[in-house]
Parts: sequence; structure tokens; C-alpha cells
Amino acid sequence: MKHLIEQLVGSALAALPPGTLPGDRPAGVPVVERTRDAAHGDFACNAALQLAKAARTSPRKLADAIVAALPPSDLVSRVEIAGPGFINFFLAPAAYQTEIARVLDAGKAYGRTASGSSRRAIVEFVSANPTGPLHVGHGRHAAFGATLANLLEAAGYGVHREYYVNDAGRQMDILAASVWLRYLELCGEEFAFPSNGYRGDYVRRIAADLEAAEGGRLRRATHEVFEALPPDEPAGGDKDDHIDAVVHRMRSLLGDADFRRVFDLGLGDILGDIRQDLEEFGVTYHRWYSERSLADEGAIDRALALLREQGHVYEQDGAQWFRATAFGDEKDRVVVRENGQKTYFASDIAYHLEKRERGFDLLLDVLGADHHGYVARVRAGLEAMGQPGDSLEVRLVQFVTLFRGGEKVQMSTRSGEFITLRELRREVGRDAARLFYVMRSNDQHLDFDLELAKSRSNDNPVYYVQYAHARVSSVLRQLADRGLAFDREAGVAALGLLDDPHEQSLMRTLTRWPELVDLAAAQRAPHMVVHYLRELATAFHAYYNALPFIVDDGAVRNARLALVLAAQQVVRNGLEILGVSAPETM
RNA sequence: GCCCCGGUAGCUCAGUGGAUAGAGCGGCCGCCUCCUAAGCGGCAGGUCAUAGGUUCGACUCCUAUCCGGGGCACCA
Repeated sequence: MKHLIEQLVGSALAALPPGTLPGDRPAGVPVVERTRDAAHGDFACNAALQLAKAARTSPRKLADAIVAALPPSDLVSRVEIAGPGFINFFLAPAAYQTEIARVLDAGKAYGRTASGSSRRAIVEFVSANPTGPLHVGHGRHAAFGATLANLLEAAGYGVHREYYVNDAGRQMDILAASVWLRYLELCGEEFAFPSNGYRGDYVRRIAADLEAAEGGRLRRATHEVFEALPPDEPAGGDKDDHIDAVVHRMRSLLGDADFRRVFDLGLGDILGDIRQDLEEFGVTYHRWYSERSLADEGAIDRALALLREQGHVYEQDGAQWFRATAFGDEKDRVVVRENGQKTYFASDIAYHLEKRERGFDLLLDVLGADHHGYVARVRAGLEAMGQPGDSLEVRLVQFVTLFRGGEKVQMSTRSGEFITLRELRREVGRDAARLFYVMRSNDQHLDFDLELAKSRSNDNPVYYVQYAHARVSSVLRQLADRGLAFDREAGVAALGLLDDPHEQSLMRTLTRWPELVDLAAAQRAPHMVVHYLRELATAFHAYYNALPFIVDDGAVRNARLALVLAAQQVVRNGLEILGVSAPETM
């Protein structure tokens, strides 16, 4: 509907007498927006205010000229100039009526727009190291990333969802060592578990699987394992040196093949768990991209070669550095360490280059707020490799704090006492979790209230919105119980009868949905969908309480039913984007 | 020191440079013989952190300052 007004204003501006306006119009003009106050009509345009200066006239006079040049439209009933020079548009009832009919016709496609114009976007999110189960922080990433991807898709982007699996590197080696040490314990060995090892119960579970599969074949004596290793922190040493030595010893005692066997068992188990967890959360991916495969297929070497060819790599202190400062980063970055190992950063830029090579226009990464420093360097890497730096867009997600009632739930990763996503889902349910996670802007720290998320009360926005959907279904059941059926044609034909303020308000709100999708997608702002749905539910509940739908007058009845069915459709479409169910009954 | 995010009603938060700054919760007062009261209506509640600046117009943009969170690795 907004599009219609924009077209009208566009043609009016083009039809102004030559010389009225300077040749070049500033970008973003004219702006057409919904009015906040119904007294100002349905849409307002500020073109006269923005262009008056350049046109060397007063805003009111320019507004007069624009209005005079507006092409006639039977969907606009009235145009007013108000305030300092706003042009206010009052839509004709027919405009809303055709839009309601459009909602019913389009069904779940209502709100899908083409503004993304088929740009191909790859959205990478969660990508947690497979060293343990997902915790509540990852849950926010999952919900935010999945909803953002859905939004972009609705706005016409071609969207690919990807999880980058860090299945190489030191942390995974430490996990493998942790599993093996727990296995040795099961075999009867006794020793002090490294302070930097992974201590969660899941490690013991994987160790038990290892024991079941291998028996005592991989057992080595404690003295063999720990002999002459640098001391752990409690013994006055360095915990990193210690755990690295344990990994090294494990590799030499078991050999590469068996080391890999333990490693893969841990990786497979945890990754499978993460995958199942996310699936149960309604979060799925097109691809789980293996970091190891990057190295195996030479992608990292190719990226580094590309950097060298361009002359952006130099050697210093035995390491190889990428001249990131030449591309706006604050310092140069090591790509190959003194010991010959490629850094995590090297595989990162290789991965992002590979994303570009797969043809994606927009590389959208969802990362924790603590990763912000990483943006400039990957962008620098892309540019150095001849890719546009702004093809990478990073959305940072702030931290989550759990509350139970008014009490903050203490969490500590160190002690292993962190709450997992699975536990949270079991406690509050998938729908509440999905909605609560994206209720706040990603830039905002999130206080997640478990009691509120669980409460079956009017305080809980999940139920409030779902209830609106269920109520419409309930009305339809009542209709059937009374031996009546909804006549869509009759309803659409009679929409002109809906002149109650509650009906007007509901129509205005629900027809805003396509605009909301565009806006929320453009702003990468899933929380806008939640706020909108709450507003839509409010308009619906108010209507529900004010007027009966199942009335004797068939025309009025069918018209009202057409309206509430359209509202239900929009609620369902919105919940779909959020990954929240739309129940028929509560 | 440098970089990122936040500071808006008692609380939790919305607010694409526009008209009188909004919502939910909490507080107070009301509404079920009627399609689900998991609902609805009303009232009270604000120096938009502070000080400058840009603009016809600033919660929104710029600069500085204060407060809170996070980041500044040859870690992942």
C-alpha cells in the first residue's frame, strides 16, 4: 500500500513545472511513511519539507504544487497539507478492502516481498566449537540467526544458512585428550585431571562409548602418559603448557590413526548433539562447513598464495604476517606462526573468500559481542584478496543473563555449571525460547526471565500472540457448531460495512505487514517482528472484545470473518518467521 | 589509551531526521447470563545520561564528557 503512495508522489514530482525543483534530488527523497496518528490520515510524505530549500520556496507552497500535480487515484479519498508542510494521504475504504482480499488470496505468501531483489546471502550463525553442548548464549545466536535468515528470505533474498564447524585446532585436540583421559580413568588409571581439560559430564559419556567400542586397547599406563610433562597450574606450572604436552604425548603414544579415532568420536558425538539440539529448536542449516575440509582441500594455502601474490605478506620474527594495516585494520596479523602452523585467522579469511567464490553477494556473520575486533581484519583480508570489504556484514549479539523471577541465575563456565540450551528449552518450551530470544534488539543485553517465559498468563507475550491466532480458529469452530460456513466471496464483497474504529484499526495494522517485513529485513531487526505481532494481537483482542463476529446478518458476519481470518493469516506468517508455532487451540 | 554496544516511565524495553516520545510489566479503578477473562477498557507515571553543535525540524546525525558491558593474542 505504501508503494502506491510512493508512486503517486513520484509521478507528482516528475510532473512539476520544469525549474520548480533543482535537477538532482537528494537520495531518500521523498519519504513516505505511515502516520502515527489517524487524524493525519494513513500515510504522510515529507517531500515538500525536504525540498523547499532547494526549490527556493516555502514548504507549504511546494506542498500545494505537489498536491496539484498528484495523479488521481480511486484508492485515495483525500489529501491534506498539514503542519509545517506534510502531505497527508487518506486512503479510500476500497484500498483496505482490496488489501484484505489480497491477504486471503496470498495466504502464507502475504508479506513476501521482492526488495532483496534476489541478492544471494549466506548467513553464518552459532558456529560454536564442538567441544561441548550449546549453552543459553548460543541459543540467542540460533534464534536470532534463524529468524534473520527467515526475514531476509521473506524480503526476497536467496538465503543460504551455514554452520562453520571448528573441527580442527587446539581446542578440539584438548577435547580429544579430555575424552581419552576419562577413558583411562574408566580403565582404572588414576591421576590428576588437567585443569585446562574439558570437565563436563558429556566427556565421561563419550569416554564410556570409547571404552565400549575399544575395550582396553587404547589404555596406557599413567606413568607413561604423564612422565616428564611440564607441571599443571596447581603444581606451580602453566596449564596451557601442560595440556598441550598431554595432547602431544597422547598423539605419540596412540599414533595418528588412533588419536584421530578418539578425536572423531568426540567430534561426532558432540556435533551430533548440537545438530539435534538445534533441530529440536527449529533451526536447520543448508550446510555444516568443516574447517578441516578447508585445509584438506588447500583453500587456506590458496588464500595465502593470493595474499602473497598481491604482496600483502611479509616475514618477521619467524612468522608470516598479513599487512592488514594497509586495509584499515589497526595492526598486522599473523597468518603462519613461527612454528609453521597457520592461524585461525588464516582459515577464516580462506573461508570467507570461499564464500565469495561460491557466488554470495552478502556474507552475513552473526557473532558474539566479544568478536567485534575480528570484523576489521577479515574485511581487510577480503579486500586484500580483491573482494569488496563491505560484502561482509557482521551482526553482533550481546550476552544473555538468565533470571528466575527476580533472581539472577548464576552461571560459570569454569565450574562447568552452565545452563544448556537444551535445559532451557525443556524448561520453557521451544516457542517461548524462540520468541524471548529475539524480543530484544541484538545490540541490547538480554535479561531472559524463565518464570515469565513459562507463565501461562497475560504477562507472557508468547501466549498473547498465539492466543490471537487460536481465538480465530475457535471462532471458526463455533461457526461450524452453529451450522454456518464462512463465505469468502460474500465477505470480501461486504468489507465496506466494516467501519467500526476497532475494524479500521485492525485493518491498518495488519496491512502494514509487508512494509514491516521490508523494514525489519533491511534493518536486520528480528525484534521488530515481535513488537509488530504484539501490536497486531492487541488490535485483534480489542476487536474481539468489542464486537461479536458471528452475527445473524450474513453480510456483516462474513465481512468480519474475512477480516479476522486475514488477521490470523498475518499472525501465522509472522510466527512462522519467528519459528514459533501458531496453535489452533490453547 | 584505542575500538564496539548500551544509558528513554518504578522495572524490562520499542522508537526508518518529522507532527503531542510509545509498549509490556508493576501501581490504582473498572468489565464475564455474550465467539476462550491466556482477554478488554480507563487513570497515574518522562530534564529521552550530561554539555555543546548541525538542521526548517534532533530521542534519532556530529563533537566532548560521565556511567555500565564487551574487545584490543604467533587463543579458538
